[in-house]
Amino acid sequence: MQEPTLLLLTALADAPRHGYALLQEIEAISCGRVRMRTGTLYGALDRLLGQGLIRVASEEIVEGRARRTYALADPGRSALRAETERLRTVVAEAERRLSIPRLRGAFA
Amino acid sequence: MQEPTLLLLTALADAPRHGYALLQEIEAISCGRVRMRTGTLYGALDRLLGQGLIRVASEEIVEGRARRTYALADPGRSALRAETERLRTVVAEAERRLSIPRLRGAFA
DNA sequence: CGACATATGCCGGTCGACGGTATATCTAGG
DNA sequence: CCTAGATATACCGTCGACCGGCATATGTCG
Repeated sequence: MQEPTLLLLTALADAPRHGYALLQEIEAISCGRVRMRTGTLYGALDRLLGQGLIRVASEEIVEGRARRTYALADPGRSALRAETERLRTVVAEAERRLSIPRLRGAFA
Repeated sequence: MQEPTLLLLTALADAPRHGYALLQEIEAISCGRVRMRTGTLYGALDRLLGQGLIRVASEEIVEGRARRTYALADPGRSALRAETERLRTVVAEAERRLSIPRLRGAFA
């Protein structure tokens, strides 16, 4: 799973949201660092729907515009949980190694 | 940065290693879950060399075989530090949201 | 002698992300 | 009235990273 996907699932973890709201939510989660393009967003949304990780929560017409709201499906919730656990392990290991004074001399 | 790259930089964070040793180290870091293919490894190694994130620490002939040892370069160390920090933030946010009882009724 | 571990490296395919673009409505400003 | 900007959805071509498979070479163990 890549970061845009991780960010998307995270943005849906507490409440269902529609496309445009997801773009803003992701910008907030990443502290303004990630501005996802609509191409990335709707492509990922289609893919995640196909994989069953998310589902369409509602489709309404708001002020003449279609608004589709997406929600995290149970498999998506499990996938997000598994992914965060895996990442936490790797991140902890990386930080542990970064804090160790690296070997010198014979090698480097 | 994708996971194979993250794993590679992590595997080089405490000591320089050669290609085959990296495959084993990555398997260890991921608790046996990730068995990186040599195609992924050497492709990534070339790319990371080109990006200056790693460097060749030594090139020797060991028992008739060439053995190239790679080390984490300073930009790679910074990149790894930045990446782990970013990931830690996102993971924390994802876990926080996963622990919140999600909204129901009006939305879902 | 054959199988296996060690060890490096190339190549083609695939998949996800990216940037750009098109479309449509509502609101605010000039 | 017209334009600019925010809201909102969607397609498309490209590109880069990863993947599986393959080739190569040597030392060791049975």
